[in-house]
Amino acid sequence: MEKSSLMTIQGSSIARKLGSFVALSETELAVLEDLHRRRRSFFPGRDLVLQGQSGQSAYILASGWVCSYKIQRSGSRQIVDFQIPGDFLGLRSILFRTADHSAEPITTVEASEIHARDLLQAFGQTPKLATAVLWAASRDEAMVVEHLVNLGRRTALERTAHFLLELGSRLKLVGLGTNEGYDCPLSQYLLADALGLTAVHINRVLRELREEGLLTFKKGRVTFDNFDALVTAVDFDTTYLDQDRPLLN
Amino acid sequence: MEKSSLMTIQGSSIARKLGSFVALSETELAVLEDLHRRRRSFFPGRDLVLQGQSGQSAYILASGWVCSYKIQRSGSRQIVDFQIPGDFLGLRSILFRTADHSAEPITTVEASEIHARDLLQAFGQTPKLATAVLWAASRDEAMVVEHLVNLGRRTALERTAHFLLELGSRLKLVGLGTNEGYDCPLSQYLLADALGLTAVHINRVLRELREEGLLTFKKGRVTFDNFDALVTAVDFDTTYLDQDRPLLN
DNA sequence: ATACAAAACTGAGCGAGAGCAGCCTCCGGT
DNA sequence: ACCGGAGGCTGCTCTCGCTCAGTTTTGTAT
Repeated sequence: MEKSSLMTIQGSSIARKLGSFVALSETELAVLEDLHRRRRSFFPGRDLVLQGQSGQSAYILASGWVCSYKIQRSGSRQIVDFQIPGDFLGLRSILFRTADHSAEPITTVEASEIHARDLLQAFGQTPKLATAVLWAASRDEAMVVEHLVNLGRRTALERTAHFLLELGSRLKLVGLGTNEGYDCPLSQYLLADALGLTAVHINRVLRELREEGLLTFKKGRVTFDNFDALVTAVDFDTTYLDQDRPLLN
Repeated sequence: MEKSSLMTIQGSSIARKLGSFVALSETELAVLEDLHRRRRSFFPGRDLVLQGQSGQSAYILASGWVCSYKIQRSGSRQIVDFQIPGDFLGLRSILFRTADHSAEPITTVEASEIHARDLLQAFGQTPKLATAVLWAASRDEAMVVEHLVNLGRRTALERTAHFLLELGSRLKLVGLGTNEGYDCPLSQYLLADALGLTAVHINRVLRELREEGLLTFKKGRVTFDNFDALVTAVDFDTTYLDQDRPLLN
């Protein structure tokens, strides 16, 4: 029963997310709800989406964490983003013939599987939904862009702090975090692959952040020791996340 | 007359681009054509889109080059992408309340201005167009993702070569380049801001690429001296660009 | 021809982060 | 109670790319 209530909360979470941009009618909500038909569970080690494969599905995450990454022939890996409950995942892999990235569960994951056919048909029925999904995709792109700035123009310390702040903001939106901190199942290896650093160096950076009294990452929990100082220290600007006022009715 | 024929070519270039994913009917093409009403010229130094401003327009580029960038409070700048003829530009700035990035012309630019209202209305008329634009946005995101991998997991040399190869592929698609090379109006400073390096270091990297007999970038022209060696040297994979087979009719 | 600015290029020194090698700690399985 | 493995942590060395401080070249206006 705890699980089913969670599922309801998350089911509405995606609707709330999309609805915050485009006011959705009952018909559209029903279409959206219908997409949630195929609920599935996934476990760490078995990828949800596989780079280079075709005929992949997309998912809407109900619970758990997923990471999307690209792997190179050399073996090195770049994590593009982590998906948290309420997030879309693998949208590009159904629009494109071949998936250009992989996605793997970090924790146990509950997600609704979405087939390309269903989604594209839904767009035909309610164009507003298409606009809403376009908006959601743009928001994702905005996050990738910020991640890009992170890698291109910030030091390891700023980069790490900025990233953990962003995760905090996103988790707050779905009720999984506060300005105090949040539960975070990421290992230092995962963090390293996301931030373009080595795990060894992430470790030192985390130590420094702790010693500076800015934030503590220990035992699966991120604690903001001085939120305001952190925000100014790394020039954190949430504009790209706060795009939540309906534009269109 | 040379100019008007160019405009026709480019006007159809966006239609071809979108049509390659979703087969567009005459009605849809007409709606798309109608978006091209407001043709405008822009010149270097005056931004097309300004970070932090609201009520911005989007554009479809007919000729010239534009760069999209984010600037930080510290003054350092990260170029997210260059737009070339046929590209969309500033889509996020009309979907979001506030533009999260800036865009400035690198050369003289011809572009069609697109208002949020018109685009969203067009979606209502022809949902297929919405799907096509979603696809185009996803392709853009795929490029940003590849750029992210570039910054996170490649050396300065690989990064530079990969980036110039990607530009080449994109220009080839709109008939502005071949596997021999292409005209490229970018300064070493712009390249540096795109690749998260300093102009000084870009200079050394270009010299090395030249000395290795891989590529030459001189006087506004990129020449691939050994295309195949280059492609294998930097593990260049065009999957994320070659998504051009219609999925939906 | 001359003047000037922007872009291209070079050299010397330095530092952030990588690479390597190894130890510690926690936790689940038998 | 013991074992094994994954994740966390540390020290040392080295290198890639930055910084600073120039000079040279190219293009444009006079």
